[in-house]
Amino acid sequence: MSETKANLDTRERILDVAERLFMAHGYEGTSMRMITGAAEVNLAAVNYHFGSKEALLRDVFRRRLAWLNGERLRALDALEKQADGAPLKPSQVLEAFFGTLLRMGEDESLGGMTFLRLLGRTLTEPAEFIRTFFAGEYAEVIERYKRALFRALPDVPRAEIVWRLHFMLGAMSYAIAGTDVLQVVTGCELNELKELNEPDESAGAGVAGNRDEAVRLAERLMPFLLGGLRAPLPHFIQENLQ
Amino acid sequence: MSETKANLDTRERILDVAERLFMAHGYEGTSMRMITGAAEVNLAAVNYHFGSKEALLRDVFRRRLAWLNGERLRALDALEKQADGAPLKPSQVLEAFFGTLLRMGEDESLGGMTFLRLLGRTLTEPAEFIRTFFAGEYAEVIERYKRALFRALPDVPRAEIVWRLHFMLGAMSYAIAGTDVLQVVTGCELNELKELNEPDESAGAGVAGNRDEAVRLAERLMPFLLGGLRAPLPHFIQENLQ
DNA sequence: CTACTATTAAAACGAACGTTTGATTTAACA
DNA sequence: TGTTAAATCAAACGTTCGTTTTAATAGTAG
Repeated sequence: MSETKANLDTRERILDVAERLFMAHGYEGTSMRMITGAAEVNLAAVNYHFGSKEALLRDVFRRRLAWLNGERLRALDALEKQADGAPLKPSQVLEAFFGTLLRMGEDESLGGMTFLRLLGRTLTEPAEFIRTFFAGEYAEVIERYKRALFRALPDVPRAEIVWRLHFMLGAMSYAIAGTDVLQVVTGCELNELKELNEPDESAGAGVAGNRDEAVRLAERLMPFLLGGLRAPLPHFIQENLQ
Repeated sequence: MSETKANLDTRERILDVAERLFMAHGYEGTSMRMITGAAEVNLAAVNYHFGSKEALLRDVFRRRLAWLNGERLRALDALEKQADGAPLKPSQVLEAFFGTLLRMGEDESLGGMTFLRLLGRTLTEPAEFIRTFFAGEYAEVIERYKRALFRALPDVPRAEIVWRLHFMLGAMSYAIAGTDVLQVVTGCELNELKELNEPDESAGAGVAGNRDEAVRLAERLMPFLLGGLRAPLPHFIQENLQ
C-alpha cells in the first residue's frame, strides 16, 4: 500500500504539491487543507516540517532558486573567464541569464514549466514578505549581471540598461506565467499552447509536451528580448519594419 | 462634517478604494472589511450595492475598461478611416493600442497609474472568474487589433505576430505592474521610480509625480515594444548591437 | 526491553472571512 | 405631513482560515 507515498518522503511531497497548487491558485488562494489533502499527509504536517505557510512558500522557491541562480552565476563566471577581462557581448549576457531559466523549464526534475510559471506569477504578488524574500534571493545575481551589461554596453546610459533589463524580465515573466491567460485573450490560434493549459494535471503524460513547449518558447523569446535591448532610444520611433 | 464623504456617493467611493486596495494587496489579500473600513462605509454596503466581492472586482474593471477599450476601438477606427483601405503601419497600430493605455495612466480621473498597475497585476491572477471576465472584456479589441496587425505585416506568419503581441502585452503589463518589485530586484538605481512606490497613499500629493512617471514610462516603453516587433526570426541572433 | 526522538494523527483553537438579517435612518414625492 | 422606497446600520450568521495541542505511532540506540 501507499506505493506512491513511499517513493518520496513527506517533506518533498509537500513541496511538490505546494508548488503546483500555488501556481494554479496563487498563494492566498491555496489553503493548507488543499495542500495537505492533495499530498495525502496530515494537516499538521506543513507546520511541523516548515513552521508556517509563509515558510513553506519560501522553501518552495529556495529549492529551485538555489539551483537557478547558482547556475546563472556559474554561467557568467565561465563567460568572463573565457573573455579574459574583455567585455562580454550583450547577447552572451542575456543568453546566460535567460537561457539558464529556459533550460530549467525543459528539465522536469528542476520543476520544469510548472515552476517557471509559478515564478513569473509570484513576482507580481503584492504580499510584502514575498517581495522582500525575492529581493534577497536575487540580489547577487542581478548585481553581477547588471555589471556585466554595463561593461558590455559602455555607451548606453546605465539607467537605460536597467530600464530595458526591467522590461525584458517582465516580458519573460509574463510570457511564461501568462501563457494560458493571454492564449484566451489573443484568441486561441496557437493551439500548440493548449498542452500547457492544464495546471491541475500532475501526471507525467504532459512532460514531453511541456518540454517541447519550453524549447519553442525559448527560441521565440530570445530574439524578442534581444530586440528589446537593441531598440532605438526614445523619440526615434522610425518605420523600418517590413 | 464628512466633507470628503459627501463629495462622492457611496458606490463610487467604494470603487475607488477597492481599486487602490486590490492593487496594493491583490484580490484574495483584500478583505471586505479593509475596503469598507477605508471607504468609511458600512460593511454591508458592498453586498448591497454590488452583490458580492467578485461582482465588485468586475465593476472596478468595467468602469475603466469600458473607457479604455472604447478609446482603443475609436483610435483604430480613425486610423483605418484615414488610411482609406490601405494597410496601416505597424507602429500606428501599436501606438493606438499601447499609447491609449499609457495616456490613461496620465489621467488621474481615469484611474491613472493605480489602475494600470492593478490591471497588469490582475491579468496574472489565477482565479477562474477573473480570467473569463477579462477574456470577455478584451475579445473585441484584441480581434480588431490582431486583424490590423495581420494586414500591416502580411509577410510575417500570423502565429509569429500573435506570439510577439503576447510578449508585448507581457512586457507592458509587467513594466507597469512590477515597477516596485523590480525596482528592488534591479537595485534601486532609478530613484525617480520611488514616487510610484506608495501603494497605500491615496492623497493627491503624488499625482503630479505619477503623471510624470507615466509619460517617462511611455517614452521608454514604446521603442522597446517596437523592438520586440522588429526582432529577427528565431535562430538569427546576430551581434549587431553596440 | 527500555528510553528517547522523530513523525503522524485527530481534534480543537481563536480569528477572520464573505454574506445575510432585520431594524433604523434618509430622501423623495403625494 | 404621511407614505414609500432607497440606503445605512449594528449584529450575527455559518464557514474556512492558519495554527496549536495532545495523544498515538513508528524507529532506533543503549
